[in-house]
Amino acid sequence: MPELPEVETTLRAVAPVLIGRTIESVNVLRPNMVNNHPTFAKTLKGKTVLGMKRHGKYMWMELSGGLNLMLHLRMSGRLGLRKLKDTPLSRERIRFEIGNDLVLVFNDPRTLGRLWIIEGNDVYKDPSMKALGPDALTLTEEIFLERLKKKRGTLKSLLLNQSFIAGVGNIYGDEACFIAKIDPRRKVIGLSMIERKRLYKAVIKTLEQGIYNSGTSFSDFADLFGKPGQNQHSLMVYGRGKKNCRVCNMLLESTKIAQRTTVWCPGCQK
DNA sequence: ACCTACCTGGCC
DNA sequence: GGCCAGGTAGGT
Repeated sequence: MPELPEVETTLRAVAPVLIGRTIESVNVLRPNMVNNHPTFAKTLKGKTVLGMKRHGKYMWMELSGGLNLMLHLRMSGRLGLRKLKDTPLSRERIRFEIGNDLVLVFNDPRTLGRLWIIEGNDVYKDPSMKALGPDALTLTEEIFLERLKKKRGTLKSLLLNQSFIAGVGNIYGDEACFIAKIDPRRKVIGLSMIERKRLYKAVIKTLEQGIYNSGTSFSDFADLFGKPGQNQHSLMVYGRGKKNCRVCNMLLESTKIAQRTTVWCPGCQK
């Protein structure tokens, strides 16, 4: 589930809690979700969280000792804050004891989420970080247009490509195309300058709205304390295939693009 | 530009 | 039982 708005929502909630705290112990319940198990837990023990950052859908803790702990929620991961005495939730995969009886929990039904340690101060030397395009939220129109000029292929595929811009996924990609009034099946090369500028504004607007609504919650996403986001109520096309368009009432169409279900309105999007 | 694998769980 | 799901990586 988590795309940029959900990761940002998570980060805004968790950063103030974590910064300044020390990781007292780490319990890895799913070894395949971390790198270098079993030294992972040992390396983190006793490290203090100095800061937290995000780029696209990746977030990380800057730790004392010149380490960074990267977190990627992938499809169904989320963070939770629990008390030591609370009964563990059924899908807790990694637990961090952070003092004052508090436990930071990485909860992930599908276990596709990943946590890994990067040594040194530069997280961008990491292969997956190195491959990322600019963060979609802080992207200027000038840079967006410049990067778009060099690309070809199908619009929806490009929006999903994290090396183009980082942070857009299947939900916000479809929503951005709707807001821009552009058919997601279009070839990038055929987009007019007016459409390109509309697309830029639509991407930013869609992501900002997602953050404003504390993310989109279908089944898994929730904030630190289990409260779901509200953006699912504002979606125009995602998850609405064969339903009526909220603007023109035509039936929404859907197909697969880049192996992902894509929904659009044949009336509103040209 | 495809395809598959990684996993679990909900829904039909 | 089969299909679907917010993502990424690795292969051809």
